Amino acid sequence: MDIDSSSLKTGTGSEARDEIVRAAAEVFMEFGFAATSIDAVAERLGATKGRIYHYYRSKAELYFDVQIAAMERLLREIEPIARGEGNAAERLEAMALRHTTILLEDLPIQKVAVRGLERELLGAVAARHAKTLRSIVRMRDDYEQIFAEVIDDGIRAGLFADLPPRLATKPFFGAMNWLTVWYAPRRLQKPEDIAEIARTLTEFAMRGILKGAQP
Amino acid sequence: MDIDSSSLKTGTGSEARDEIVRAAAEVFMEFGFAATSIDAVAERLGATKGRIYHYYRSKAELYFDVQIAAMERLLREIEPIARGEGNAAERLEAMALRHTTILLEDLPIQKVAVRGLERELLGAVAARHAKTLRSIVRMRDDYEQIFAEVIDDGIRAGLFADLPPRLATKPFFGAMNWLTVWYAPRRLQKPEDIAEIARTLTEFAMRGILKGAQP
DNA sequence: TTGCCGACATACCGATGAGTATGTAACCTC
DNA sequence: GAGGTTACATACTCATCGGTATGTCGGCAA
Repeated sequence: MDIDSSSLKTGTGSEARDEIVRAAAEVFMEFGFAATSIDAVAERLGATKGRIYHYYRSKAELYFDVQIAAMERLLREIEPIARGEGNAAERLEAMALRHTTILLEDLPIQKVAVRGLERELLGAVAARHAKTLRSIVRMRDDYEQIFAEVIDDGIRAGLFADLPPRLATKPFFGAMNWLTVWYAPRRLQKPEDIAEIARTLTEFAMRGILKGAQP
Repeated sequence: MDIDSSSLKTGTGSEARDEIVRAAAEVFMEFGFAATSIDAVAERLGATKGRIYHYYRSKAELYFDVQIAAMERLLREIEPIARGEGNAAERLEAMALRHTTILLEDLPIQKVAVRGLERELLGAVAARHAKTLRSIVRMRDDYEQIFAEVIDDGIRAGLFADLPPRLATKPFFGAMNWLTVWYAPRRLQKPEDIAEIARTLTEFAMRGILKGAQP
């Protein structure tokens, strides 16, 4: 009867759903979940509600799909680096650089994901979407865990400042993810500008966690 | 006829307004501006809409008052430190420690302020509240400027890593302000826990900006 | 004591927007 | 080429919520 009861992009309408997700991400990024109307998303698509509700059963489901798309990309790109070669500091730096670059490149989707599951959702529609919700929270936890493990490696190797790994992860992400708050892409953004921002944030985060050389 | 056309807490009803602001901050923190209903704020107060609309003319005005309360406290406490004694590194560290501590102590109000003027507002009610809006943006800029100047001092004194000051400010705030995303106060939160978090974040941010000793 | 006013509560209105029901044109299949 | 299905658009319903209009009650001044 319908496309797919889950939010997975299986088969039918996969590219149509992708286009909807991208448009939705732009509007969600701009106004947040609550203040975004489905009509507004449809207008950005040059279409009407009908198109969206043909592929998604609710606004929440669409929102979840944005989050999933974001987390899938991050996990897919960062995990191999974490499991790759190099010592903890080298791997962590490569992960951070890739992470910030993805945020900057894929801003709408990533910004929505970084903002996170706004509390309004957890309380409101938690029951109906409990399974999807858990899987998203799971992905976020997994992602943080990847960083936490590398950081833990580095601490035990004596490379990083001696902090509780879980707590050290927070400002590390903070230094990077904060860009979703202050960064506004300019028309004619040059790729090297993005690269410079990514490099600066990565260096800051790495200095924050590396063991100081002053004895 | 009415209390005060501006959002200033002048004279009449000052403490009543304060109580409303605190309750509003809690609900805004939880649900964001758009998803927060005035009825919900009233319920948290154990009152009805009537009480709120007696002191505030709109939901936006109430929201602005939360932001103003937050920025006033930050400016009031941090500026003296910036203008105090000590070299740039010492002053910046004291500022950061105070900043994070205030965020943790005053979480609801500060979290709303850190989240910032959500874009939905700027577009929607910008015209009616243009003056208030400008003054809030002004306070935020001033606050960031205080940090930027100390950071600039430190860079020129050769204490800090050689970065564009405006760009260096971003991850510095990021490492600290990110706590508003991940930190959830626990029942029976001990003051020393707050102090440890504040110290850890401050140390991270300072290491991030201090010139590395490795030649 | 009377009359006014501040401090709310209650009752109501109108707009917005999520979700649904229904139409409909193209396309695919046999 | 008839019947079904996909991919939408259109039209409508209904609940929520911001804001307002009005009522009420206690205190305070004359």
